[in-house]
Amino acid sequence: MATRTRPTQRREDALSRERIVDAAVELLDVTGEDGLTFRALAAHLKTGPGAIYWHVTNKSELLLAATDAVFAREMTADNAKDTPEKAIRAVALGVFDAIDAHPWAGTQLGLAPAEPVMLRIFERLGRQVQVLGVPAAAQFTAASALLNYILGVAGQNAANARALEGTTNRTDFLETVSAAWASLDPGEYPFTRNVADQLRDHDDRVQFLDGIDLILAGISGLRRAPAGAVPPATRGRRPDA
Amino acid sequence: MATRTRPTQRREDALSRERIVDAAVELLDVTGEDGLTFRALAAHLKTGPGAIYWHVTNKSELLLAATDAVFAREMTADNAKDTPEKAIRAVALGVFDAIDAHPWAGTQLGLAPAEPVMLRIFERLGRQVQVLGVPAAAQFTAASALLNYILGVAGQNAANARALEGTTNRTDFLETVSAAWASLDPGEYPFTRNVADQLRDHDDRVQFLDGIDLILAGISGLRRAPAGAVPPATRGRRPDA
DNA sequence: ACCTGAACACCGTTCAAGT
DNA sequence: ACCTGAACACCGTTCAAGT
Repeated sequence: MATRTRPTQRREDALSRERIVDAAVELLDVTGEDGLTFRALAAHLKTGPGAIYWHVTNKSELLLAATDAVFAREMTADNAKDTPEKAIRAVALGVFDAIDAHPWAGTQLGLAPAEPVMLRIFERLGRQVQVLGVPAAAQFTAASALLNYILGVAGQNAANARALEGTTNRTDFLETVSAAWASLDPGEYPFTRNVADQLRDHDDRVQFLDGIDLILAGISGLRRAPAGAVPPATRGRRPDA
Repeated sequence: MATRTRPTQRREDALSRERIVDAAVELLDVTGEDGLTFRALAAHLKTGPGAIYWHVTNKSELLLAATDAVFAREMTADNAKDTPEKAIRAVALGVFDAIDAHPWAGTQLGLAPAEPVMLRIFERLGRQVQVLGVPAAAQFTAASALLNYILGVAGQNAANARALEGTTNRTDFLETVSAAWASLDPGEYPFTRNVADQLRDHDDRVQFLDGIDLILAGISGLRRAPAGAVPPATRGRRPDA
């Protein structure tokens, strides 16, 4: 990785990929996705826009690097000692909280193809799926299901955060949506109308974890029995000899 | 909705919101997300860019309308006669196929907050969840889990489609990613390395449905027994009197 | 090797002016 | 009421010129 000793003398204000990415994260956090501009970033770093291009290929690479930085920073929990279920919940919550703190990163995560960030999440999930005793052929499916669910929530939370953005507070927002749902056409939206009032005292984080648990319950159905145990299909069947 | 009789004489080339949205969908399909430009759209419609603003508020509204149009068109299946599981799979596949045909719509779907398109999908899923016998308090969670999973896959597929975009064909693409995964650091990515070769002959559509089934399996654990049936916990237990 | 900042080729959006 | 298209205020990106 990066060397620890830096032989060159570094002026404090010297540009570097690292400083650029850090400044980009800051700008994104403060001003939102539209606030990241090469001009604004250059001003922040006290240079011209062209200088940034020496260290970074283009804007989408910069966005990817910023997303990477945020998740690397936020997801350092070591859960080697947890049960696999707990570890999976911890990984999921790590992603959830990172997006809560940096909504723009949620948008990016949902859009990027198999980039390093996502691969890291996939790996952590997959390892625990393996520990859970899911047979090899089904591990990919199980890990993907968890990842895709997490990515879906990520995008949704990012979108909601953008919809909120300074205008109203969370409670008022939920209240508004709940009221809107309650006044939908009963013929076309019976179900949504029905659950409208559940929206009012609704905790995103709890609901997110409930979804994870639902998928975990499904995954446990794939589980092969630990060595020596009686497989469920033969349990209770009478031997006929 | 729209009236069928139009008293005003309509010249064939007259502008209208409908024609604009249709042209936008066409442009998006052909040139991708970056291809939708007010200038290009205006040229396509043989007007100036300003004319479009008379019928449409701004670009994001136009994108939303285009997304709406695509999903409304693609998701008209009536599955009232199916089992709830089948109906849920049909809804999910409808979304999947719509995104396959219009990747840009997948990106939009993942980003938009609770807009009409998503609400329609949520409603369809929720109604079937209800039929499945999930208790009222858990219906929201179950429907949300399904929706978020679908949205996650939507975003991912859209991202992949964008990554492909003309360059290579699907098989080569999967081959490349598979090779990349296989050469990852075994210390850091043991799981991902392990499943690398499963990627080679991997069917997105099948995997998508497998994920749906996984969540459905989890949901069936929430199910309250239909009236009159023996609850699973007591089945096979011997009465002790 | 690294930085500067003017310049290029675009955008979305507005608006006076037309019909 | 609807359309036109020039003009405004931005973008990302490039590149000759500097150190």
